[in-house]
Amino acid sequence: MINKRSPIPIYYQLEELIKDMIEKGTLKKGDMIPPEREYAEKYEISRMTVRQALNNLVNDGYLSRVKGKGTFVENRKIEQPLMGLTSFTEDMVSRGLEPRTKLLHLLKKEASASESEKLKIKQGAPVYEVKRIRLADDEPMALETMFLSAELVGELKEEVVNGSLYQYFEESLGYSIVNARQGLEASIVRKSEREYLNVPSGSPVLLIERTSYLADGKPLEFVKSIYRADRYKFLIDMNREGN
Amino acid sequence: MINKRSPIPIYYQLEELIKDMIEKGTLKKGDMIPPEREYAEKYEISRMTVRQALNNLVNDGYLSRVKGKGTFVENRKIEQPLMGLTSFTEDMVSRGLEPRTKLLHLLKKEASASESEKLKIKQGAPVYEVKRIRLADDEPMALETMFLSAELVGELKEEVVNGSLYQYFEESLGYSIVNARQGLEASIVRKSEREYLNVPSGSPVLLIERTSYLADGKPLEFVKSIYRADRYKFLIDMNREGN
DNA sequence: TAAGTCTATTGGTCTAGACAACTAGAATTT
DNA sequence: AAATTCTAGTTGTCTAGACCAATAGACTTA
Repeated sequence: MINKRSPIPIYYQLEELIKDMIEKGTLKKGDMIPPEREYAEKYEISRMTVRQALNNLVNDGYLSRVKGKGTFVENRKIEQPLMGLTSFTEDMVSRGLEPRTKLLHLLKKEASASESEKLKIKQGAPVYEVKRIRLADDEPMALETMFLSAELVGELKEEVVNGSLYQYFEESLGYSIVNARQGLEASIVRKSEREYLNVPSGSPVLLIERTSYLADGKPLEFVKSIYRADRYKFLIDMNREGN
Repeated sequence: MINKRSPIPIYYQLEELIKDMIEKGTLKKGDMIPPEREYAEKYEISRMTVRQALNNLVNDGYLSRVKGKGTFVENRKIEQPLMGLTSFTEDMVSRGLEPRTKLLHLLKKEASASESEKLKIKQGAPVYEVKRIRLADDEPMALETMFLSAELVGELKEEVVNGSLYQYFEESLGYSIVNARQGLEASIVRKSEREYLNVPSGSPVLLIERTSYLADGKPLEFVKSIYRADRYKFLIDMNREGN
C-alpha cells in the first residue's frame, strides 16, 4: 500500500493510489473519498501529508473539496492531457467506439522539402512515413499519414506502429507533447482515398493536419488525416483560466 | 504588509503581495525571490505558510522552484483571449483580409426545443436569431446563424449586429466569454446556402457549431457557421502549461 | 409545526520544528 | 592544476499537534 521507508515521497504514493482508483473506476465521479483524518490514521502519516497528496489531485482536476462536507471525485475529463488533442485511440474510446489500426506502410526515407520544413530538420534527413487506416468498430474512420524524424524516435518497428503511437512516445521514449498546431478544412474525398475509406465519390471529408511539439520546441510529428465526414465530428472545448 | 489578525488567510496575503510585485515589475522574470525562511522570519509566520503561498504561485505559473537553488520569477502567462476562439472579425484581420458583414435577418422569437436546450433556457423563452453573411475582401466566406437569449443581451438593434458582436458583448454589456465548445465537421453545401456563399453545387463546406459560456456557466450564444472550404481553413494552437 | 440551537464531522489555516536532497562555491587534497 | 571534500544555503518532505469555518443532522424550544 504505502511504504514509509521508500525513497518515493509518501504524499506521492498516496496520490498515485487514489488516482489509480479513480482511473480504474473503483472511485466514480461524485463519490466522497475518506476524510483526511482517516487516511492519516490508516496509513499512520500526518494529516498534512495527506493534504499534500489531495491538494495535488485537486490541482490536477481529479478531486474537489467542499469545506464541511468532504472531498469528492471529479469528472476525469478535466485531466485531458492537451485540450482538443487526444490520440485517435482515446478519441474513439471516449465516443464509445472500438479503435483499430491497419498499417498500410511503414517506410524510412529522406525528408522532402515540405517534410523537413514541418519537422524542422534538414532536407534529406531520415524520416519515417507511417500510413495507416484508422477504424472504429471495424469500419474505416480515417486515413492517416504520419511523418517522424528518425533521429528523435530511433528505430520504429511494425509492432509499435500497430498500436497507439502516443502511448509509445510517452511511455517508452519519455517524450511528452506540450504543444500542437492543427489545421482543419473540409474537402471532397479523392479517388485514391476512396478505396481505403469506403465512401462513394463526391463524399465530404475533414482534413486535419497536425504538428506536435515537445517541451524543447522541437516538432515530434507531422500528421495528415482524412476523416470521413459522415462518421466524424471534431469536438473541442476551450477555456481560459480565471483571473 | 501582512496582517496576522485579518480574517484573510496569511498565505493569501503573501501570495497577493508577491503577485503584485511581479505584475508591477518590481520582480522581473528570472529574479530569485527571497528564500522561504526569510519570508517566514520577516513576517513572523511559519515556513509552511510561506510554502502554501509560494505553491499557489507556482501552480499559477508566476514562480518556479529549483531545489537547492531558490525560487524564481517566471514569465507571466500571456492572457490569451481564448485559444482558438477568435471572432470572425479578428480572425480575418489576422489573415490579412478585410472583414465585412451583411445582415440577412435579425428576429426575436420563442426558443425552439433545440435552441432552448443549447442555451439552457426554457422552451418558448425569447431568443434572438441573427443570420449574417460574413465576407472577406467582399467575397462570401461564411454563412452564420447565431442564437442569443434575449434575457441576457437585452434589446438588440440592427446597428449592433452589423459589427463585431463579441466586442459589443464585452464592451457594452460587460460579458466575458470564458468557455466555449465547438464542433467541426465537413459537409457538402446545401442548395439553400449556395446562393449566399456563391459556390457551385457539390462544394465542400466546413460546419462549425459553437456554444460560448460566461463565467457563471450560462451559455451566451449558440452559433452555427458554414464556411466555404475553398477559402477557409480552421487553425488552432494548443498547449499545456508546464508540468 | 417551525424555528432556532447544539454537536459531530468535515475541510481550511497555521505552527515550530526536524531531517533529507540538492546546489554552488570554498577549502582541501592529490 | 585538477580532483575531491566540505560547507552553507536552498527547497523538499514530514510530523503532531492546534484552532477555525462550514455542513448536516439531531435536538430543543417557541
